[in-house]
Amino acid sequence: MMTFNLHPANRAAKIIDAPASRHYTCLSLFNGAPEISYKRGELIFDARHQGQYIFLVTAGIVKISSFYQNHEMLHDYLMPDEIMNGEAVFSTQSQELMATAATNLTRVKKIPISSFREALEAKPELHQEFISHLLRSMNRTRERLLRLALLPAEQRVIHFLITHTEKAGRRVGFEYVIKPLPTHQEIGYIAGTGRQTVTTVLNELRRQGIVHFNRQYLLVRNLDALKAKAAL
DNA sequence: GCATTAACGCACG
DNA sequence: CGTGCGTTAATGC
Repeated sequence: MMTFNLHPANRAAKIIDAPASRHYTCLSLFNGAPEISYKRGELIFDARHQGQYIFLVTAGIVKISSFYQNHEMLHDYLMPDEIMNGEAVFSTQSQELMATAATNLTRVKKIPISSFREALEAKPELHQEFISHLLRSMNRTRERLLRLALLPAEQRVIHFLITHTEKAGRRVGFEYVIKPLPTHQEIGYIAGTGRQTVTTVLNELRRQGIVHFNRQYLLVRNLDALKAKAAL
């Protein structure tokens, strides 16, 4: 069943303001929406709360997970410029998925799914771009599962670092700043390992001069060296 | 070996 | 003073 009702509190989110140029993109649909900030661990949506929205991540990291026999299971994690809850455009069944902030200073924008659908119907050229967003999300999950099956824990941590640096690292000279930084606990959760392993791997990379970090941020000093250590 | 868990001390915010 | 980090020891595959 599809629901198109607009939430009264979010009538202001009747967004879809025409961009200056004639060129629409899926991301530009979020232009008029305010940013909402979350602290680590805070719930962004679940099946019964806020599920009627589609989100754009603008800062930090969001993890999509569900509970299976009281075990929290990671489905996907999202970084800036990625669309969240996109599947809900086609089905209202979000099958008990929930989204929580994995870092402090995580920020998202949201628009009602009904508005997003209307925009897709009004501008068919958006379809292709939207589908490519969904496919990228699928590929991320597929590759993460592949690494989980094939690579040792240290490699998975390194892969997380590379992916996150390229997606959300702020370039400073030849180095990259990652901020906000997930806790070792969260990195372990994403990479499928324990926090002690993450700590050990990061300290070893620091000893080699490839990264530098404290509790606020992480600096990738030598991305090429980091990539050279990655097996896949 | 490789990795996970428990446990404890420590240090930031 | 709680939460997260660094380390080590014990255990399993």
